[in-house]
Amino acid sequence: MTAADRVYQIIKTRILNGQYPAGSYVREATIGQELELSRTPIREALRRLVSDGWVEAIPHHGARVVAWTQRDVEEVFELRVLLEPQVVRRAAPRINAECLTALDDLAEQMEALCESGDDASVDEIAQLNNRFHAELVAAADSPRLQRLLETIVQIPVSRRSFHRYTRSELHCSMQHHRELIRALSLGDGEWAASVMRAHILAARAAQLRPAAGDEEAREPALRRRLHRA
Amino acid sequence: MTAADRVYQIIKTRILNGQYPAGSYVREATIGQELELSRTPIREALRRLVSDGWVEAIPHHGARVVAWTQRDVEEVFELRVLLEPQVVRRAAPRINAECLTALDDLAEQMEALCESGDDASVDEIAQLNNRFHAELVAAADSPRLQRLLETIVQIPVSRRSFHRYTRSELHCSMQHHRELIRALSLGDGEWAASVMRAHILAARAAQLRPAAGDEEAREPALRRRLHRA
DNA sequence: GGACATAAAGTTGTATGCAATGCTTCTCGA
DNA sequence: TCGAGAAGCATTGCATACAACTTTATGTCC
Repeated sequence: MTAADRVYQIIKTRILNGQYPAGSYVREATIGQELELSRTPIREALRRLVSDGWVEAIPHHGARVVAWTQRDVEEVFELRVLLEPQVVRRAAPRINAECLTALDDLAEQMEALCESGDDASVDEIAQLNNRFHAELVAAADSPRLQRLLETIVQIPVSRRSFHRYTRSELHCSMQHHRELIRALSLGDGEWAASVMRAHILAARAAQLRPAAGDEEAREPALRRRLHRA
Repeated sequence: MTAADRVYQIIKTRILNGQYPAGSYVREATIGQELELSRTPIREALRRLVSDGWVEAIPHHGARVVAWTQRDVEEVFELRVLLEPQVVRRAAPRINAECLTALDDLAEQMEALCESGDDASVDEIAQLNNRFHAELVAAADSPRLQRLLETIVQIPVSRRSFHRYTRSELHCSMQHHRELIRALSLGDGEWAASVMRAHILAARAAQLRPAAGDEEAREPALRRRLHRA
């Protein structure tokens, strides 16, 4: 792993943490001396982040962390509604027993955490959910589809999404997982695709709904970022 | 425009021309001394080409021009069948008269060239067709959708595709354009999306069809696979 | 007081040199 | 003759220095 790779990861993490807030500039020299590296690997990392859509390059002015608008979020969901069902449509005839078992395990763990319902569990559920989707993408066996999804499903959106679910919505989401597994185990791609479509549209509804008041207190910056239009 | 931008364009063009054949290595130093530039801007251009999927980076071995397999082509069409209809679905309620006029002009020019039917015309039709699709993408007004399509619809595939059309298929394609314009002018997104889906599937069929009969001798197994669907 | 011009500072863009890494080839030994 | 190891070579990875460009601030002139 090269230095540029590490820098790429570090900057990405910092953007997610809010350490580099949306709209702020990421200076090559600043990070360079902080990480004790020259500007060269930082430049390369920033270029990758630009092409991945995390920051935007302003000519002769630096790399600015992109600010997500409501419209951006809607755009992403519009594309996910198309692409994620395609993932399971492809996965259905290709998936093997081993993968199905893994999905089953993940679903079970998520359901268990869903019962407790505290805030730490929600974060853990989000992680497991990411692994669930990653398993599906792997089963779809389409490098381009995988790359497209990685490009658009940026974690700033999906990460906090579970916190916006009501209890019943969370339950519904768990049901989707189970139904997906059933459809996939029967090799029924269209069934699976329909469930996935509902799954994404449910996430979209929760995401686009105005947040509860506590969200504002807990993470005002993020909320503003998401709601700015 | 920076030197790196120019190098990016130059290399891309050369890949399209076949000047850099698939599987060959693009050396930083070689291009550098040829264009009388240092390796730095060439490096940057190559990185962008890697992230755009034109070349692949082999660690410590250089940048290799990607070789397209039949499977890659199928993957791309599978995604285009999803994304391109979405373009016109979005465009339908957003398109304005000016854009419709432009589309009409393009369609007319293509039809005129279609009549002559010689080989030079086919190239010209391909160019006009690209502009036609570009107009639609612009009307869709979705930067992410645009970027996704630019990423996957790489010219190596779409460029020669018209040469594979029979005369009647070419005529069919022109009909699609007209029908698209009608649907869009009425604001009927689903109609437009259906036409576009047929348009892409027709292109796919022509593309995946064995070229001139030599394909059969060369790779009979492949042909069977292609005709199964 | 305002506007324009000039200069200075800060940032990215490029060149060059050196270090590190992986592969190939040649040689030596069994 | 075959295999293993070491050396050399080619290439990328990184650091540093310099150039070009843009913005901003300040001073002067109207």
